[in-house]
Amino acid sequence: MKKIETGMALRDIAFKEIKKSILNYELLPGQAIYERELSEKLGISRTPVRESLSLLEREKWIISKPRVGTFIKEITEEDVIEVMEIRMIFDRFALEKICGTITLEQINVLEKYVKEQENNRTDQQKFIELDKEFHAQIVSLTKNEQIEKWFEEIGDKIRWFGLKAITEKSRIEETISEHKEIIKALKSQDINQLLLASNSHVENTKKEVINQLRSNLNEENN
Amino acid sequence: MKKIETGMALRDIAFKEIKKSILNYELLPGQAIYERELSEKLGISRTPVRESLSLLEREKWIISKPRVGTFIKEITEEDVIEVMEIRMIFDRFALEKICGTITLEQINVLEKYVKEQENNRTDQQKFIELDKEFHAQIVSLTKNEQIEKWFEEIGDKIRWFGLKAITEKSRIEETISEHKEIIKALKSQDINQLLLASNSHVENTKKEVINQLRSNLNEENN
DNA sequence: GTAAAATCTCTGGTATACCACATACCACGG
DNA sequence: CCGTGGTATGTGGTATACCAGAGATTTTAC
Repeated sequence: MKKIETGMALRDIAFKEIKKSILNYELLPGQAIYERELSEKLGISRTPVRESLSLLEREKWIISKPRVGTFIKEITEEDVIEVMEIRMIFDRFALEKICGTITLEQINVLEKYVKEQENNRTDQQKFIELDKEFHAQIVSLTKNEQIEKWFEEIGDKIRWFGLKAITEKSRIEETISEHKEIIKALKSQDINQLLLASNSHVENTKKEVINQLRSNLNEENN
Repeated sequence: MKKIETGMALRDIAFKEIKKSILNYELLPGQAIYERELSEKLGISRTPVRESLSLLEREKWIISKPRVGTFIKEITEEDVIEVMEIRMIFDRFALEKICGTITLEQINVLEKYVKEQENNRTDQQKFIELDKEFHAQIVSLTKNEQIEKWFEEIGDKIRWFGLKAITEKSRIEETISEHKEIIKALKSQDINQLLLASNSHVENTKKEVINQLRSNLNEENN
């Protein structure tokens, strides 16, 4: 039995739940989902479920084929490249914007995230969550709500793409040290070093996710 | 009587129509809109209309207050600044990405847009449309569909914000010459000049829109 | 006369019944 | 045996009836 969040529209509950299922790979890429089934499972009628599906389709988590079915989006290499490109743009924008103005207090917050990551080297789920928050924190300093919102969308996508990519020991240590590089550059307000650090961080993540994606595809074909 | 586009879901028709009404200022910022009224006016039942409203709310064209009403979003200076900031990011990204690789043929397409603008100095609506397409064309060359999509969203917002800002003769001539600057820099593949041209173009547009917004606000208060 | 309380009316929120079409299957004819 | 067309079934698409809460209005108690 689940506590129903009061005051929250059923549409938004459905949205959250379905998205969570996708992120957790309870609903698998390519799988068909059916409105009636979802309604029943969630205990919500089709109307709000449909509304949530409209939104999920807009964010490209699912694809609807009229009168055939709705399908969880498949992850393609092109998607990963697109998303990583966007992430790089937003990261870079944020870092450039805050480089000269970030306060020590704000840097401390970032350091706290990295420390937490160091304490959660083995908890993959938690580690990725912290990674997302680290970058979200940086973006939030830009005070651009629209970008913050889009960045969160992107962040969830990356989490989705890369859930299994980060398991490898090496990538965990790399992530930590790359985050430290970014913090270091922020402290010294060295914009060039900052952009370099950010670039290689995203570039490395991208490579790892794509590698993971490819090996998954190979497994499927065997 | 209006021709119904066959094969298009009513949800999407409603979305398009309502958005158009907002963009045309048939529905005014701050105004309340009611689902039943919209349904009746569009000849569509509430269900697909509601679905379209979900999407419009996500794109921040409207704001829904549960059990009170739905309202056309008011335009604030913060919104304009945010949107212009995003536009600058995307523009810059696109120009950097294509600067070295753009073909003469692609540049010709851009020049065609500018020529058309010169021929439509007096048709404000058309002029703005061409402006949007000019920039959309540049962004489309990046082959990043997500950014293309978001850029279109942003483009509509700018059109909405600035519909009246561009009427002034000076801004029309400036826009044309700024576009020519961008083309010139693209031709010589001079990235620095390109970014300068892009920056000042967006910066100038922003100033004009904000000025217009302020004078509108003043009018309302009188 | 005033303030509090009941109610009335409008809204968006939700559930449900029905519709049109895409698809798969099966019967029938060649 | 194969192909073709009808038909059954299940999907998303749509319309509609009902619900609950917010806010204005009226009533009522003092």
